This record gives sequence, C-alpha cells and structure tokens, in this order.
Amino acid sequence: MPKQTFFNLSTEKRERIIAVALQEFKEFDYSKASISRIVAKAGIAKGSFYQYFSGKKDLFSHIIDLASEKKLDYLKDVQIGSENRDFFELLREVYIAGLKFSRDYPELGEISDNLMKSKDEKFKEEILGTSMQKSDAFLTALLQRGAEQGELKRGLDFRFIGFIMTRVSIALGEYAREKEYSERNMGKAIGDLIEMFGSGLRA
Amino acid sequence: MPKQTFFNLSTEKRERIIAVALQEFKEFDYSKASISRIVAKAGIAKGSFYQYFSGKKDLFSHIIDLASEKKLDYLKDVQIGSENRDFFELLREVYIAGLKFSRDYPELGEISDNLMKSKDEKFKEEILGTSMQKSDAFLTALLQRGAEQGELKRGLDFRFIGFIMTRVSIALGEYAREKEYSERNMGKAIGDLIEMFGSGLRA
DNA sequence: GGATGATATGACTATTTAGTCATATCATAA
DNA sequence: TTATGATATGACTAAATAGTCATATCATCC
Repeated sequence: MPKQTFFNLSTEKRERIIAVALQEFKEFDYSKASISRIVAKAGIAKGSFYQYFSGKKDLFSHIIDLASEKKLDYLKDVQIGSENRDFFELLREVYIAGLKFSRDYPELGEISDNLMKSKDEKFKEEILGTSMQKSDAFLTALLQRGAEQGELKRGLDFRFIGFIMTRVSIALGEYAREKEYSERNMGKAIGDLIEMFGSGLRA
Repeated sequence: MPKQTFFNLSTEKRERIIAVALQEFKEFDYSKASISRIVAKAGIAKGSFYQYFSGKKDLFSHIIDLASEKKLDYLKDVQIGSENRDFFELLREVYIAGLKFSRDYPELGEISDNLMKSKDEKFKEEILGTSMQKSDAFLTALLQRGAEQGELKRGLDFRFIGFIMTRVSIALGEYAREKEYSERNMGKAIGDLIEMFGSGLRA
C-alpha cells in the first residue's frame, strides 16, 4: 500500500505518477522496470518517490490493485448467481467483460495479463494477494456449477479445463492488443470461441 | 552462433556450460539471467566465456537452437503430409509430441515456452529467426488444410483459432510442469482437449 | 630447447540499479 | 514573527551487471 503522503498529493501529480508508471510497466517487465526512469519521466525527485511508496514492489502492487478494481467493475455485470443461465452464455459474458476492460484500460490489461503469465508463483501470490480472485478458481467454479446443472459433458477434468479457459482468456486479450481491436472482430472471435467450447470445431 | 573455440572444447566442459546455462535461464528470464553467475557456477573465467560466445544473446540463442532441434525431432513423427488423416488426430499428435519433448527436456521446454510467451516481438524474432517455424503459422496451416478437406466448420476465423491453439499448446506444457506430469494424467488432459476442440463441452 | 598460435584468466571499466539521508522548502498555526 | 510538522530534494552508497584486455598458460611442431 502506498503511504498516506501519496494520497495527500494533488490529483494531477498522483495521476501523473501513475500514468508514467503504467507506461514503464507496460514497456518493461517488473524486474527491468526502473524507478530511476519513472521518477525522471514523472519529474519528481528520487527521494519523493520513497515518501510515497515503500519501494518498487509497493508501486507495482498498487497498480495491480487498480487493475483488479477496474476489472471487477466489468465483471459485476456478469450475473453468475441467477439460475437458469446457460454456462456458455456466462462464459461469453466473462470473456466480453475481460475484453472491454482491456479495451478501456489497455495498460492495466496488459500489465495484469503479463503478471498472470509470469512463472514466478511466489511473486504472483505476493502481489495479487487476496485482492484478485484467482481466475483459475473462478472459472473452475463456473465449470463445476455447469457440470452440476448437467450442462457439461461428464468425466471432464475441470481443473484442467479451467486452467485452459483462463489461458484462453489471457490469449484473447493479447490477440485484441496485437491485431487491431474492433468490436466487430472481437465479437466474431468470441463467437468462434464459444462455438468451439460449446459444440466444437468439427463439421 | 557460438565461436569455434566453444565447439573445440571437451564434451565434458561444453556440456557443463550448457547445463549451467539451462539452469540459469530456467530460473531467471533473459534479462535477469546473469553471465557472472553462469561463469561462477560453471567454474570458468569471465574472459573464457567471451572466447566461446559473443555475448549473452549468443548463448541464449544457441540454447533456443538446441530446443528447436530437439522439438523438431519429436514433431517429425507427426505425419502431416499423408492424406486422409483426421485433423483432430493430427492435432492430438502435435500436442503429444510437444508434451513428450517437455517431459524429456524440461529445461529446454520451459525456456522456449517462456520465450514464446514473451511480449517482446522484436527480441523473439531476433532469437527464433528462421530456425523455429512460427507455431502460429504451423497450426494455422493445419487448420486451413482441415477446412479444405471439409473437416471443420465453415466460417471460422482460422488465424484466431490457430492463435488460440498455439497458446493452448503452451498452456499444456505449463500444466504438465506445474502439476506432476504422468502419462496417465496427460493422456487424459489431451483427450479432454481434443474432445473439446472436436465436439465441444456441451452435454 | 625454442618458437608459434590457441586458449585461459580475473582484475578492471563503465553503467545501471534500488534505496537512503541530511538538508531544504513550504504551509499552517500560534 | 516564529515554531512546527509535513513534504521535497538530489547527491550519495552499495551492489550488481555486461563486456574488455593485457597477461599467463598450454600444446604442438621444428
């Protein structure tokens, strides 16, 4: 958590620092991202940075918190609770929510996706903490529910399928970032995906 | 390419250096991997390293070459050319080949997967060069062929589906690495995957 | 023995990094 | 005006890095 001094800053300065940090973490991965560069670009003194944050990890963690917060806003629209919702429709909505989040906050999307892809489980755990529910578990739960309601084939390894669906969700964001994102293209892509998950690709 | 001096080395020394480098690149990503640490662990002088390799990138590139070479050995068994092969059977074999490679050369598998996941397209291109055919393109071609033979649904965006299948292949390796790999588990996982791609998950 | 060319060495340079700290500035309140 | 407490500053430290280079060792051939 940033120190109180950071929150006491003027909105302008606070947002400037965050904007520069987003740029930095988007361009470089955590270990290559440089505090020296951030303070230079943001036009603040090195010492000031350490008045705001306890260190690099603190800043990064704060950014991931922002991302989680924003992403949750988009996921709130997905009404998982209500009965009688088709699993594949829910899945579509989850993917769409993720994509909209990535479209509206491209830096946050890319940064958190890169963290999710990281192999350093210890670091990931440390940064994500409890703030972001593990997407693996989230989708696994969705699958479990779908299975209980008889919507899904029997005998599947849902832990594995959940793992794959999470990776596919991340890949979807990557794809949208690499190719130019457009409502039309992404609608088509998600459509193909849900079709694939639902009834497969075989003619 | 390593310098000639590297290939003049005794097999024992050459393999020792590569083994240590594999350990290093497996534990740390490219930018965090340290030549100083590698030479220390391998018991050679810093200067000697630069007699063998032009630099860090040269060493890394050599390791990726080794990985491509080994992986190709496993993919050679997949007879793509022969007609009348079912697309989904071919896909299964491609995934199985990838998994066997990862099982037999875990370090090479993890290192090259991490490179594939990297967002630095320029660096990736530089390292992979022509040696490793782009898996995206490979699977896209397989899909195209499946479509032409009428094995696949019409109207799918194969560039996108190819992109997803490649990511799934990488995810499969990760999953095998994270959970304990066993023939039985992985056979089941790949079975579920092919079932999913083929006829979907819907009951 | 002596010469030649290849290989081995590790101290050294130059650069970058995260993080610290004594000092300076500033706003507010008495 | 003066005192107080919060905030800003950038020079500084210590550590780590990739890469260099003059020198030393070694094997091989004459």
